[in-house]
Amino acid sequence: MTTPYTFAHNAYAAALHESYAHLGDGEESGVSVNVAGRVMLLRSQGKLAFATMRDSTGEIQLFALAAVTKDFDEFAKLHLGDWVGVSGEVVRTKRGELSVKVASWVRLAEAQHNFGDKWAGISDYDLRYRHREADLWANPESREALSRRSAVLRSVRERCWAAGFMEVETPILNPIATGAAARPFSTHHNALDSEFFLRIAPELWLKRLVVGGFERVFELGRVFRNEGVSPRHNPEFTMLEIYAAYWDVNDMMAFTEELVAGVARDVLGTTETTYQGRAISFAAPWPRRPMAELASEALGEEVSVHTSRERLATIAKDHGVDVHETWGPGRCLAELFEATCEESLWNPIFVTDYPVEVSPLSRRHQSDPELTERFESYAATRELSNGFSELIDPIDQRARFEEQASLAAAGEEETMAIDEDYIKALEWGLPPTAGLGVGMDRLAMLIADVANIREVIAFPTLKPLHE
RNA sequence: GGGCCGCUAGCUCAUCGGGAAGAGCAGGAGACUUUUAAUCUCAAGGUGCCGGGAUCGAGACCCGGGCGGCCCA
Repeated sequence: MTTPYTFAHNAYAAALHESYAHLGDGEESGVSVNVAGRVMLLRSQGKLAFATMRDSTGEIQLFALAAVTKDFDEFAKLHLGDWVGVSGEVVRTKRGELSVKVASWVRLAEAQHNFGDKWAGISDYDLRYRHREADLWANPESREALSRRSAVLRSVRERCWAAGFMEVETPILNPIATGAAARPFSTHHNALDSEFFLRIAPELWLKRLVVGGFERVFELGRVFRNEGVSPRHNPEFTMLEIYAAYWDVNDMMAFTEELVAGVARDVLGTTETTYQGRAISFAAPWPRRPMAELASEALGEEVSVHTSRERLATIAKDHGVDVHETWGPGRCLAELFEATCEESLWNPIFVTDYPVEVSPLSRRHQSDPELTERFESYAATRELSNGFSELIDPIDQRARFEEQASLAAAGEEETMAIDEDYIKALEWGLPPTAGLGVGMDRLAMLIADVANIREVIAFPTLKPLHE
């Protein structure tokens, strides 16, 4: 069966409901429209047939009559899921349902598979994620989650642009994977006969652009980490990174809280919402608390990066942390913080003053060289963003990379690889700069109120099925 | 990677102390001039995820594998 190549579509469901709200029961508008969409429900009743059609904006009823509708018998035999284009008058039925009274219609595409149970939809996770196209038609919540993700990305872009940041793109294929401590994916370039790694972070490239004179840049793009899959981790995910010359960590915290609160306002219309049934407020300002202070409170014992490594390791072990030999006091403190505090961080908060040991790209704290001017923000018990005053000293940067290299040599799995080109870039001079990274999937989860990262990813990574 | 749970018709789910599987919806045929998950009648629909094993007999029990969910690392 041949189907049309185009359809002269001129009306949408949602707009019709709005424009014809005044139409009384049984009243006819005298206006003919062309609508198109998918048949979701069909109630055929002898010489009458009612279909519920859905387009990208909503649903509208199609009202067909044997006496009026061309090819009525065929219309009554449409399958659920078929795409149709319909011309007809806008009317409201006696029972009060706004409808398009079908004068003529065409089937634009046939659905050869069904879209799940018409009441229960599709609930099998495997089927939902492997055939998201069916899931999106069957389950309104799935559409809503992806729509909100899109709205979040739009809001973030607009807010970055409005603040004077330029959107840039940096390489995904890299000879070394650095800028974060994570295992990369590797691939091979045939013509260059070289191994490449998919980026784990765009960070170092972006700072090189600042060295090059672009004072405010951001990138919103995919990064790849070759790690486990969980309700909060997808191997590829979307990260916002932004860099601002002349800013420090405090400026960046102010920007971060306003960005996230602004996204909530743009997408939800409010900063006061709920996540998984519990109230959460994104309103700025967010509290700013040094990591050591939070850990001390949780422990009921004063700890800091200056507490002896032995003491910190002992307490960490008491809290179930698998302490490695290679860890110094900074790493022990950070792990201890995660083990004891994370779970209680519900409303957004900035955790500040991270140890140098766990922050190889951050500038040292002006009041304590063992700490850095770095923060991570937490919301709903999870890390949401990471930012700091950038380390601009090439000599210190080299020493930090070398520290990482020696950890790697000692068997530590997740360390940051040295990047000579980046050090050279710093030698050309990076002005005082602050940077920020925000996991967009995590932010989308909060805004869409979903518990699984896959709900905000159109096509999440799945294990291929083998025959 | 470890633990627990799930996998039965196209979809959503039942069934049982081991005795060769059942409903609703979808799909097929028919009835019906205002339906709203329309309703009614009829017929059809299954490698019970895959592979082994114990048993006279397994979708149910045991072992291995696959995919997924949740928790942990």
